[in-house]
Amino acid sequence: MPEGHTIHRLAKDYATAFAGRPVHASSPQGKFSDAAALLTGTPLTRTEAHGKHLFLGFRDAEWIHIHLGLFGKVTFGGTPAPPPTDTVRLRLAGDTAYVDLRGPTTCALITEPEKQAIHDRLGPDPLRPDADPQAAYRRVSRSRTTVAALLMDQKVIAGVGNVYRAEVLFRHGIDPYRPGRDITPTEWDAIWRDLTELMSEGVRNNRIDTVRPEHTPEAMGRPPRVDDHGGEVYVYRRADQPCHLCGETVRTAGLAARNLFWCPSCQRKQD
DNA sequence: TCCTTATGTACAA
DNA sequence: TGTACCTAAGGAC
Repeated sequence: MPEGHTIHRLAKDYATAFAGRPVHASSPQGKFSDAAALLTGTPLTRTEAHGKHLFLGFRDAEWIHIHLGLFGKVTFGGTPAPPPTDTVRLRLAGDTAYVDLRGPTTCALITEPEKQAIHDRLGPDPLRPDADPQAAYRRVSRSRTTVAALLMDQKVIAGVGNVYRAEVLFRHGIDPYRPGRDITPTEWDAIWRDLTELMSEGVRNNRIDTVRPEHTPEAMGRPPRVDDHGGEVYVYRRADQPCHLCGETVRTAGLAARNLFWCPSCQRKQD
């Protein structure tokens, strides 16, 4: 399940499994059959991620554009590949590996200009070396919108999802309802650097861990614990449970159709 | 077996 | 703001 770290990891994994070698492409589910037929037998030449968008490059200027949405899943396996289930939107198969894509919001063949248009409407991605954090701050610092909503706005910053949003605000003690224009340059620098580090670790481990070493259950003398989404976190999906640091009850509320989580004691109005 | 939920986004009203 | 879309897992019956 996908925030930006998942997509960057997938870009690497697709490249490792297939890059430079011809692939067999198919769409058992049917919606990508025409494009799959067009690509079969051509090599995957490169892969790229920007925020939650994945691009698989074929030939000179053709790309498969994938967006997993909320439900999309990718599974890799070795050969021989088992028969695909009928929900597989796209299977790529090579000499040594196959990969199945299910449930994406987007899986489409696009041109280089179409790909560029997607980059153009996305904000900077903390996982991309070309990212400019100040471009994001210019939008944040001019906005009356809450910082929690801004962090989820892909035009402002690309790749942050509901988990990193909740966790990075907790780690910096920032009230999620503070308006963007109240976030100081210093705070934004710290948030950006932290996201870069957390998400890079997310790419390496293929999961989201945000708890600092000194706050792990082991360090705090508590029983070991992994949250049910697969990583260790402070507040995400911990509504009505005690804050790991102060014991206050973690709160939840709807914000822009998503669930927000925060500790009202650790995350105060200012600073 | 049904219902809810989920790390997302786009579009209509 | 609400709704539609894509899938699968877990819990309530």
